[in-house]
Amino acid sequence: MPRTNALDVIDDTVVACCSPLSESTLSDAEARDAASIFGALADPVRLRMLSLIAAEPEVCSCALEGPLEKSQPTISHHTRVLAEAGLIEGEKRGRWMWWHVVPSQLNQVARILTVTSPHP
Amino acid sequence: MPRTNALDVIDDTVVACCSPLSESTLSDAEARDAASIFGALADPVRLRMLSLIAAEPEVCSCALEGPLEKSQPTISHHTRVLAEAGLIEGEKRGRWMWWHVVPSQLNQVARILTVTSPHP
DNA sequence: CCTTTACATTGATGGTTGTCAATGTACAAA
DNA sequence: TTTGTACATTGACAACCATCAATGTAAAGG
Repeated sequence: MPRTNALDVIDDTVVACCSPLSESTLSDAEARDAASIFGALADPVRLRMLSLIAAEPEVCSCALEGPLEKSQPTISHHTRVLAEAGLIEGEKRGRWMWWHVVPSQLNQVARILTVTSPHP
Repeated sequence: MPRTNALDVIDDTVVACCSPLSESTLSDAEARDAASIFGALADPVRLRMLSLIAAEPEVCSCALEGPLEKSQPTISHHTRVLAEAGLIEGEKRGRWMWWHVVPSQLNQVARILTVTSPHP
């Protein structure tokens, strides 16, 4: 049975899954996948966007332009990056796109940063 | 008494400190500081480097060039980025630079990703 | 002193990314 | 069908970043 480690790719979506940083050395592929998720988090506009979405059950794209003070194409770009990282999911209802966070993905990403055994 | 939120800057070092994403909307400054830390994590070489350092009590810079297959200036660049993000700390002893992870910082960064109340 | 070793810094280069104007698409109301 | 709205896509530009060769610095051994 193959070891599953740090990150898997399921259905074309990158999904963080397992081992903390210190548990075993990250492979090239694992590191690339994890880095792309952290890359999605490495932008102030996307962090505030994620914060806005996490504060409600669902948020419409149209409700993000105002607080974030960015153009509509820029908002669309950032929601796409967060969604491709598996951090949010969206559903189109009528003319509106409704976004919600994916808590399991956030928790799994957080888990990567866990340091199991503090060294003396 | 000033609210302390998500991130503080202490002694010229950015230090994540408090509130999870969904607790309150991130300010511009908080988002910028947090994004810079995630930026340090958004590189596969740095993630593998962090993983190597976290696996031991201390690791010499000279022990990183081999596994990471990068030039010495590149290794030096990446250790600097991780250190400026507060994720590792270094000490020079003799000719060698010894690095160790900062578990508290890793945990605080992980805490930012925490989603407190899962929405229905 | 001189040489060697471990690491930092500089400068240059190619690749990536955030931003927005312009345009395209899909849906709903009139 | 025509108009308006919400969002996606494209294309272009500027800013940023990873990488390494060359060079600098500092410490240890001779």
